[in-house]
Amino acid sequence: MNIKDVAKMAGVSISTVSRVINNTAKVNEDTRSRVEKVLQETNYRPNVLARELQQKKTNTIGVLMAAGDLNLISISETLNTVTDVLRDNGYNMMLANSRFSMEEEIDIFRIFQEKRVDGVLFLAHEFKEEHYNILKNYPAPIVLIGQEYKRLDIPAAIHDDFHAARDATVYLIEHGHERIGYIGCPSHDEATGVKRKRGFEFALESYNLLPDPSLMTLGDFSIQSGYDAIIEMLDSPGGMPSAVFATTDYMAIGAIKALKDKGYKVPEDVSVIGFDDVNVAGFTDPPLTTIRTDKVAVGKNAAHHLLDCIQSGREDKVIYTSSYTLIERESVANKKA
Amino acid sequence: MNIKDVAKMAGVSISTVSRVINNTAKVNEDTRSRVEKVLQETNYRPNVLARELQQKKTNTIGVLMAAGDLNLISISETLNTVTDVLRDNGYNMMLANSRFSMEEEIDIFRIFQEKRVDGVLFLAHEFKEEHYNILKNYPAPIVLIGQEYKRLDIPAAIHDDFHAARDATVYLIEHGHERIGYIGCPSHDEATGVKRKRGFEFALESYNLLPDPSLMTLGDFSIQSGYDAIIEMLDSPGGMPSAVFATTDYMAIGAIKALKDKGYKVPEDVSVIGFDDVNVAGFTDPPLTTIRTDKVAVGKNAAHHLLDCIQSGREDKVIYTSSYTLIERESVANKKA
DNA sequence: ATACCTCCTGAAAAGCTTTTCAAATTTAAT
DNA sequence: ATTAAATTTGAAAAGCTTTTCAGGAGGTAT
Repeated sequence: MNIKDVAKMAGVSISTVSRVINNTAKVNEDTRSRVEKVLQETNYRPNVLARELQQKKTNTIGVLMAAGDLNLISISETLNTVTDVLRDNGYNMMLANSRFSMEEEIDIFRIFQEKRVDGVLFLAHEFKEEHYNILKNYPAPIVLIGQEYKRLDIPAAIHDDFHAARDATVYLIEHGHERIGYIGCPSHDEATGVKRKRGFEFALESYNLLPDPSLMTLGDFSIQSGYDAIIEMLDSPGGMPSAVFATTDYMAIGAIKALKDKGYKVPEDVSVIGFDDVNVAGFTDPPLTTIRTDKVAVGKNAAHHLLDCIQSGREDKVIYTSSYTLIERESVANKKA
Repeated sequence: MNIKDVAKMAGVSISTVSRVINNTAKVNEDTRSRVEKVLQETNYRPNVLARELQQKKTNTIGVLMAAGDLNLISISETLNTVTDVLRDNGYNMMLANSRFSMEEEIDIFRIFQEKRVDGVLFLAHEFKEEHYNILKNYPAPIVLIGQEYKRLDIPAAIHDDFHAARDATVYLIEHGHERIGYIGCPSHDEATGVKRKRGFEFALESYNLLPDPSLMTLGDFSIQSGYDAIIEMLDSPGGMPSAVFATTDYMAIGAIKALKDKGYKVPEDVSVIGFDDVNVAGFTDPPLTTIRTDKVAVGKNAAHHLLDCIQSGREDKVIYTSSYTLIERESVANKKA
């Protein structure tokens, strides 16, 4: 069943059928209703492939995530928002996950291009040389989520990692903590990981404090890595810190478990602050003090900007930075009181 | 840049170019290398839309989730597995989330059909009359994930909800618990929710125990709803239960928090068992005893079966039921000891 | 020398739309 | 009644592939 069949059944030309389907030009009320009747009866669905081929537009956005466990990077909210914005504007979403594999990533970009996706949303993990070439030459607009890529000035919607990390650290310092442990997350180039670290260090410097290298650990987003980080700190020559900044809530949860296992009370002995405000953060024991990032805003900014680029034909190199809030719960003790 | 341009540049016909691109017939070594050179130089990418239009095959699978917060239903692992299987077999994935809206769902099925998706993976929440019509007439194979739909005998990959719930309950009973609270999840038709409930009730009956209606609560997957369920049980005329079966780990986490807030020790005063084995389950306080479901198996079964249906042209009505394991941690006390 | 094969290549059709352009018809205006 | 304008419709092109079919070139066997 194609448009030709419908045309024949309605006794009109295919142009006319096309016109009533897409409401793209005036057609006589009589013929219109006749065509619509056939449309109904046959339950005809236009072949979108042919349309897209003709119009050189697919109304599809490719979303490429470089992520492992989707739960751990708390991307769900952003992704949901993106889906909503796209759908509200008549766009579909083609989702792919590279699982950190460079070959996969190249392949996915190739497929997006072959499928003639109208634009790409890219949740990058790390930028390598191959990315430079791909992104530079990609024939459709791209918007980054969560990371920026200064080398190519690609538009992005990101969190204010530097200031958020700084504020989290200042919060600890203002609560009387001076010896502070750090659990970092993977960092490359100008990635979130290094921004958070700089924010942490900046805060320390502002208060004339020196980071203890034996307290600077690195996690991989997993809960276990937060646990392991604490175990590592156990060996610090200066002893355990009085507070720990985990750059991810899940790592904070791992850290809290490790602290308890090793006989430390949280927050009495060691305070912990997280980052993200995942949905369990309010239900841990103790409830986790953390930075709440505005994941909805990031999703909205990214999706809207991409659609703008597509519709306007211009590619404005904008970086949208979303706000954050420090959520005070009970995992940080006030040593000044 | 299209195949015609490449043909002109290489001094051959488009048929020949097509042949070297797809390696679909013998072509002289000389001409082949000549074409390949042009292919390289121009970085030509075939327009897949045209190909798909021609071949009546899109190599794309539509994945429709009826879900709210993706984190809460712990679908990430299954989704990742599905992605992998599809990619390994040369298929792409078009993802959509209906957010429980019936209109959205109808719309998404329409779009999948218009986009000529080769098959559909459907993570349904609830089946309504509209589903019956859509699913009955859908022109491509569909495989359900997580739910079965007996009315139409659609193939599905599911968890063994009944037996898992029964075993969880038996575990509690065997540990000396007789007064057991239940935190259910939304249930319709033959949904997971009712299966788990039946498993729970079946176990009770087997031991000649009667479920206390004032201890049968209903959650909505959210952590808070697990919390609220415990608050509800506080009013039970028979007093608090000695154990609670939460049909979702996240609800279990909410329940544990509520119990602690109300002064109950877990597991000394009240034991809690969960369902899912989410990634924080091993890091809660106390670590959560729960049912680990095989999410990878479900993803694999569903994806493989769908591809089988597509490739064979047959639509076998198979129900794949995946295994589960009871993970013993520390949230259940043994009252018999 | 003829017939027959194999190998390789190109022309053209098919897949299904949308859109442009021109023609036909109707309506309005003078 | 005639011309101009507006309305409605259809034919055909364009969008880009893949695939079928047929033909030409070269080789081999009889």
